[in-house]
Amino acid sequence: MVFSMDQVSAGDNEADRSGPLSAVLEQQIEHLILSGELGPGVRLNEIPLAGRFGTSRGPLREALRGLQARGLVVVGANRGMYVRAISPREALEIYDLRAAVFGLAGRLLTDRVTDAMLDRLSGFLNEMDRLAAARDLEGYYHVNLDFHEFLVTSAGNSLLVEQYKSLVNKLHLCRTRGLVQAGGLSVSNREHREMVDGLASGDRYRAQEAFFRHVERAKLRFWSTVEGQQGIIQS
Amino acid sequence: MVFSMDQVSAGDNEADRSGPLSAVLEQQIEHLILSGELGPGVRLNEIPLAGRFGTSRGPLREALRGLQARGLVVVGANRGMYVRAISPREALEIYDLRAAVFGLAGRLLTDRVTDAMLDRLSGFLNEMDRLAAARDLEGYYHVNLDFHEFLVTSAGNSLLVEQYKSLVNKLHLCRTRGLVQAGGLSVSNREHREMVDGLASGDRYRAQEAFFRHVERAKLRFWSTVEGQQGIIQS
DNA sequence: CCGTATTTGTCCGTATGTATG
DNA sequence: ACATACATACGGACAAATACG
Repeated sequence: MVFSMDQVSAGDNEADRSGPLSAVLEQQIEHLILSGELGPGVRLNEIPLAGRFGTSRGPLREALRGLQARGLVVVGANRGMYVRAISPREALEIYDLRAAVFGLAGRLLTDRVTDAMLDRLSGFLNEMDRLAAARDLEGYYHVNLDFHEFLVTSAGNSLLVEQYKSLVNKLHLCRTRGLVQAGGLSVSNREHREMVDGLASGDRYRAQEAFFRHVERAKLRFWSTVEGQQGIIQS
Repeated sequence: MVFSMDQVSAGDNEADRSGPLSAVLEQQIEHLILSGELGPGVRLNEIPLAGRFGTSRGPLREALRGLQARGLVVVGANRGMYVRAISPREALEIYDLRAAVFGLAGRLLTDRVTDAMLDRLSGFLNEMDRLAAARDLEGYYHVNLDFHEFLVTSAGNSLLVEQYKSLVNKLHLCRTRGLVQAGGLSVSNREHREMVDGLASGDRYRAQEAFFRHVERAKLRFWSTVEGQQGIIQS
């Protein structure tokens, strides 16, 4: 008997349908990590953590193993588990992977893009232009997220979506202060226009390259802020 | 308590006391899966499996959660865990991701390639030409693996290596018979030359595209064999 | 449709080794 | 070197869901 069971990805909130408790814990802890409530480097003590969720250590350990395999938690032999802390050097590697995956989204999207999608993308661009002019960092940030999410999910490759989100999540484990500055908004949106223009041109390579370079330039902006903060980076 | 020490079951129990037992189990089971000993779709019963390795269910479940997060095992709620079976459709998605990651390797490699590396790569090419002419499928297969591994590891991005291997592993979970045919060897090696030429040219985009298209063409070859085997593929 | 057996999911108690003070 | 704390792992137990007859 073949099976194509889809995952438990059902709602991620509350005391919902108790699927495997370990899966619920995994999502809860992931949320705690990504929300910053459990910052990078924080030690994850089993007993208090299990008590916090009202479970025993068994399911908790299973959940942490899952997070470990997904790169959000690291373990030291007999030394416990910690929220992964990503160095700026590792962040650069992640940016490169993200650029490649995002570039693939552009390449794939070129062959499936419709006029309706191009209209919607234009809407995103205009909205972001407006917010950038108004210096509304918060608003720009969210529309920017929606814009990227729309692009990635429209590429028609579910594995791509998964990998992209995983890379973005890992990037959040590198603590740097103030990644966005108002000056960068208009620059960023110009890159967005190049991406959409690439899609509209129907040239896969041009679209792929526009998508790739958008992330690559984000990497450079990230690196410049890191250089500004610390004089020397330890590998 | 009749059971004391009976098992050195039909397996390879190294006195490998390295690290958490769950990690050891994870690697062992991964090896069993990738070697085909546990084929796609096989059910993983906890009790017999734990007995096979002489451990309790705890560490075994942790190991399986890790494999689940890495995509080699799927779990149905209260229905047990199975070795993941990848459909041809999913395999296509994986090929696209692999192309993007491999293309990134080419792009990164262009800026770090040395004359010594180019010489070594030429050696690979000549060796594969020789084996292709001799119709030595087995030999070509292994040198081909070394060639790709050398390229990926030389790109200087450890995350890239990890992701690439993960994608290749997942591809092994799609059961198809006879992926390689003698006729494809010379074709494949012509693509390899284009890749190396791209690196030697110093043009990142050319190298990236050569790397990308090499995997893309492998995807097409894979798809044609799948089409040949089954008439129609259900979505 | 119902009863039973198997298996998963979970919890608890405990033993052992290792790291830390 | 000693003692404490903790991670790791074992074994047993039970509830709940599932599969099977």
